[in-house]
Amino acid sequence: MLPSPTVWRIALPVPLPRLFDYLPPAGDAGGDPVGARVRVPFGRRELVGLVAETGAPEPGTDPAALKQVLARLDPEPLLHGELLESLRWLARYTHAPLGEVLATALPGPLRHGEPLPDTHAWAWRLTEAGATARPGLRAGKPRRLSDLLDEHGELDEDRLDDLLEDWRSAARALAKRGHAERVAVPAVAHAPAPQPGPPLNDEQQAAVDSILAAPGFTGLLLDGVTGSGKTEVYLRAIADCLARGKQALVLVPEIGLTPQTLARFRARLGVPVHALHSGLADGERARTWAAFARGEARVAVGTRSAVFLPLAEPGLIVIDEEHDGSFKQLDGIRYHARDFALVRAKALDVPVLLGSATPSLESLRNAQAGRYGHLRLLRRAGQAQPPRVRVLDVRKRPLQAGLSPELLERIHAELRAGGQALVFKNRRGYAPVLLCHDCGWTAHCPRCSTPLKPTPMTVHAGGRRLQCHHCGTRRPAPDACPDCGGLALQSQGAGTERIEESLAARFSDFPVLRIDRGTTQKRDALEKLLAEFGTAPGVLVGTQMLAKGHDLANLTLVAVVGIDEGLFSADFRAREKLAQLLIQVAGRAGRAEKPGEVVLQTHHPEHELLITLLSGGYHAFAEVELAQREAAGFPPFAHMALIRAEAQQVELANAFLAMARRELQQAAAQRARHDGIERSALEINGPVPAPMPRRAGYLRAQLILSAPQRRELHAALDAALPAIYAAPEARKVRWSLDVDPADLY
DNA sequence: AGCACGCCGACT
DNA sequence: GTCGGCGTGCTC
Repeated sequence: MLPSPTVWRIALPVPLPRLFDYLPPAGDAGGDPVGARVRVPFGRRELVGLVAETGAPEPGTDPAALKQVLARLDPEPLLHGELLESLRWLARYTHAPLGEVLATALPGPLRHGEPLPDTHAWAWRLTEAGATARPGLRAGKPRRLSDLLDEHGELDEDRLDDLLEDWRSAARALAKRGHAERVAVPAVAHAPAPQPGPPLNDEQQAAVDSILAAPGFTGLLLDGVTGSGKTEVYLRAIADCLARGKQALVLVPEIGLTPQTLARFRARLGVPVHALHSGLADGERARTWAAFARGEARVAVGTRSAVFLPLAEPGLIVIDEEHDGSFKQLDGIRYHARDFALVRAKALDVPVLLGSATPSLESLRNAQAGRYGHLRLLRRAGQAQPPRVRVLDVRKRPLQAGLSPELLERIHAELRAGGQALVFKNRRGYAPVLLCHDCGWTAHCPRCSTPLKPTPMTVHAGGRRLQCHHCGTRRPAPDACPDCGGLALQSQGAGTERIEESLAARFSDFPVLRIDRGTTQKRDALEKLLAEFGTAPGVLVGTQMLAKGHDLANLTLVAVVGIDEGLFSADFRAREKLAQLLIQVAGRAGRAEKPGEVVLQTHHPEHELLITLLSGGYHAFAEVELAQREAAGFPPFAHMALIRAEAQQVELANAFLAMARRELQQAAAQRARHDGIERSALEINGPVPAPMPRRAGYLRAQLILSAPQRRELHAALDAALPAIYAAPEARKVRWSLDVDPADLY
C-alpha cells in the first residue's frame, strides 16, 4: 500500500467549526508546519490561516480533490508551545472555531499574513565621507548633527530625539550626500534609572513575600481595601520578576490604563513598559507582539486583549481590578481575559496575582476553597478618612429626573461651600423593573420566584407589560401597587443625560459636566474634560467610568442614584456589581484633609444588601451573596452558557432556539444514559425573549443553560453543536454562544 | 463571514 | 431590454 500523503489541517478565520485539509505547498522543505501561517485558496478567495495539525487525509476523501497551500508564510512557526496550546484550549472552551480564536488573538498585520515586524531600533552614524566633510560644514542643523554623531559614534533615534530637535530633515540631507547612514541596532532599554518605592508596611511586605515565594503556578488573590497600596505590591513583584530576567504581563480594566498608571510603572521599573490598548495602531501592536515573542520586551500593561501576548520568558501575570467586567469580551469570541490569564499562567507555570478591593465572587470562592492564596491588605496608606455614608429614603418624595429635593439641596450646600459633587448613575441600559414609589414594591415572577431566588419581572411595551426573562411568563402591568394600593408605579431609569439637564437647569451658576461613553469617545477625552473641570465648585454626572482612577482633589460629595435597579435587577450578577460599585464609588469621596460624604438614594433604605454592606463591608456582603448563589444554583456554584439568536421575525429566532434546545436535551439525555444516571443535571431555560435588540427591527431571544459541573455543560454543547450549526433553522438567524456570560440579559 | 448564483422589479 | 434586490448554498 502506498503511504497516504500528508495533509495540512488549517484553521481559517471563518465561522465554521472545523479545520480545512490542504495539500502541502509544492517543494516545501521546511520543518514541522504546525503553528505556521499559510496562504490558501478558499472558495473563490484567498485566506491566511494557521496550520493546526498535519496528518493523513480523512478516510474516504480523495486527496486529489484537495486544494494545495499556495504559500507557507512562516519558515518557523509563528505560534508554538504554550500560546498555541492555550489558544486551542480557548477554542474548545468557548466552542468557537480555532480560526476565529486566532483571528481575535493576533494583531491585524499578523492576521493578514504580514511578516513578523522588525523590532530593532534604528541608529545613525557618519560615513567616512561624512567624517571627512564634517569640519567643512557651515553652522546649522546638519553640522550640529554631524558633530553629535562624530562625538558619540552612533546614536539611536530615541537619543537623537532628546539631543536635537527636528534632526530628521538634517539626517536626510546628510544621507543624500552619502555623509550619514541609518543602521539597525538591537533595541536597548532606554528608561530612566528606576526610582525607589516607598517603604512597604508589614501587610504589603507579607504579600510581596508570598508572591516571591511562589514556586511556579500559583493563584494569589490580593484582596486589599481602596488605598491599601496594591499597586506597590505589583511593582515589587514585577521588579523581582525583572531581576530574574523574566517578563511580566499586567492586565488592567479598560478605564484603568491611564497615562498616570503608565507613568508610575515606567518611573519605577527602569525598563520600557509597553502599553497595549484598543487605541494602538496596528503596526505598533504587531511590533509589541514581536518584541514579546522574541523575549526582547519585559513589561506589558494592557487591557483585555493583551492577554494574548506571547511570552518567551514568562515570570508573572498581574490582573488589576480582577472583578472588572471589561475583562469579558461581549461579542465575537466571548472570552474572559482573567480566566484565560489563569489558564496561561498554569501552562506557563508562573504565579498570577489577582488584585481588587472588591474581588469577584468567583475569585473569593477560589480563595476560600484553597485554590488561590488569599493575601489581605486591610490598612489604608496615608491618613485618608473613610467617607461617611448616608442612606436617603426617597419613597413618596417628588423626584426630578430621579433626584430627590433633599439630594438637590445637599448638592447645593456642597457647591456653596466650595466643594464638588459627583452624581453617579448606577448603570445605563438595565432592563427596567417596575417599582412602587410609595412603598418600594417590585414585580416578581409568580412562577420563578422562591424565597431564595426572587426573580423580578422587567417592564416592556412602554410600561404596559411585565415579562420574566427566566421562564418567559408575561402579564399585564398592574395599575395600582398590589401591596399598598398606591398608584405611583413607575419603571426605573432616568439616564445620565436627563440628570445632567435637570442639574444644569437647577444649578445654572455652576458647571455641570456629564462623563460617560457618549462624551468620552475620543482618546484622552476624559483627561481633558476633567482638567477643564478643575477643582472649582461644580457637579459631575457619570456612570461606571467615574467609579475609580482619576484623582478629583476637591470631590467631597458623592451621590449614587438608581441603585434600586441593581438591588432588584433580574440579573443574578447585578447585586455583586452594585456592591462593588458602591465600595469603589465611596473610595472616590474625600481626601486626607477633607472627609467626604456618600449619599445613597433609594426606595429601600432597609434593604438587606445595603445594611450588610454598610455594617460589615464588602466581605460581609460577599459571604451572604455566596450563600445565596449556592442555594439558588448560580455561578460560581453552577456553570452557565447562553445561546442567543437574533432575527427580524421572533418566530425564526424561537424556532432556532427550540431546535437547539431539542438537540441539547437529546445530547444531555444520551450522556446521562451512557453514564448510567437517571437524569441529566443540565438545565435549559427558554427560549425567552432578550431585551434591547441591538438594531432596530431585529428581535433577540435566548436559551439559558446551566449545570452544576462544567463538564456536563461542555459535553452537551460538544455533542449538540454540530447539529445546531448544520440545521436549516440556523441559516435564518444570527446566533451566538456565550460560555460564562457576564449577564443573562 | 464572504462570495456567487439565481430569479423578479424600476430604469439608462 | 439591462442593473440590482437579497434568498440560499458552499467553502478543504
